[in-house]
Amino acid sequence: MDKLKEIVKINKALSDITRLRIIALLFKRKKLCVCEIKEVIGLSQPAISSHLKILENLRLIKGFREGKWMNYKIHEELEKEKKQHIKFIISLLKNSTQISDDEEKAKRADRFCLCRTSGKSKTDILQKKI
Amino acid sequence: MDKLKEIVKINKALSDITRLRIIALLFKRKKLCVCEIKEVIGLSQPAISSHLKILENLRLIKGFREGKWMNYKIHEELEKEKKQHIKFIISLLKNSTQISDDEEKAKRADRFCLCRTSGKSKTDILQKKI
DNA sequence: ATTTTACATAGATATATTTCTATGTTTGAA
DNA sequence: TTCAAACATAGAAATATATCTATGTAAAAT
Repeated sequence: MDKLKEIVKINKALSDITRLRIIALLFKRKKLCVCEIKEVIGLSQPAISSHLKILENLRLIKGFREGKWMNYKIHEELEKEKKQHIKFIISLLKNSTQISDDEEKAKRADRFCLCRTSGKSKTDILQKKI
Repeated sequence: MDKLKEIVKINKALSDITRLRIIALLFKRKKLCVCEIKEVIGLSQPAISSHLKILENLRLIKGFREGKWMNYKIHEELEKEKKQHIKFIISLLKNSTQISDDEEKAKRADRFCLCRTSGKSKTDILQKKI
């Protein structure tokens, strides 16, 4: 495939607000499970899984299982150019309040807290601003 | 608007193959009119105009009239981050044969040659590989 | 062994995007 | 002043994208 089409694919992946939020989260937090990401972003679980798959197919992130949890992280063998690209985009997002808010939420999004309960009460807490 | 949404908009603009080809062309050639771009890209004139408008609305490029020709160029007062962004993407496109081919075509795409004739014969020449 | 949890997949729907043809507008030429 | 060239805009059609609900699957808890 021509380089041009490759770049278009990467740019497409990085031109969705949800996927950028996920990338930024994983860049900060090293590892998050689907339910944690779902709670921070506030979309349905299938929507999150769908975005994760798109990013994984492009080898930007990588999933790995830990018991019943599927974790995702920035791909550890990220190609040089892709790493540069992600770092560049992340650097542009420094002043985004949305991204900052997400990071705050992620600090309070713990899988043991989120998943072993009935689920609803804790969820609501995360969606509130502090 | 949050920084995140701004970046998403820029990434969206840069995630279409035609727009990337146009950006790359203007980066090399400094100034091209719509008919020249149309001949290099090989899409309809309205399609080219549409893409140019998208790029212009984001202040990535700027149009200016010269007689009957509308020229477009990379915006001369490009914001710092946008300039960095474009330069970065262009640097990734170094090895694209499509982009190289476009540049070759652009060298042979001259508005006086293209526009003052019946149009068809010269057009065909441009679409051929050398 | 059965149930529950965490996640993936399928299918449907709404929206966005990209292209085309047809037509309007502006400029220069005849 | 009339015509043609260069471009913009409008509208339609095809395709792509993002989301949801419903359901399947794999692992752990009971």
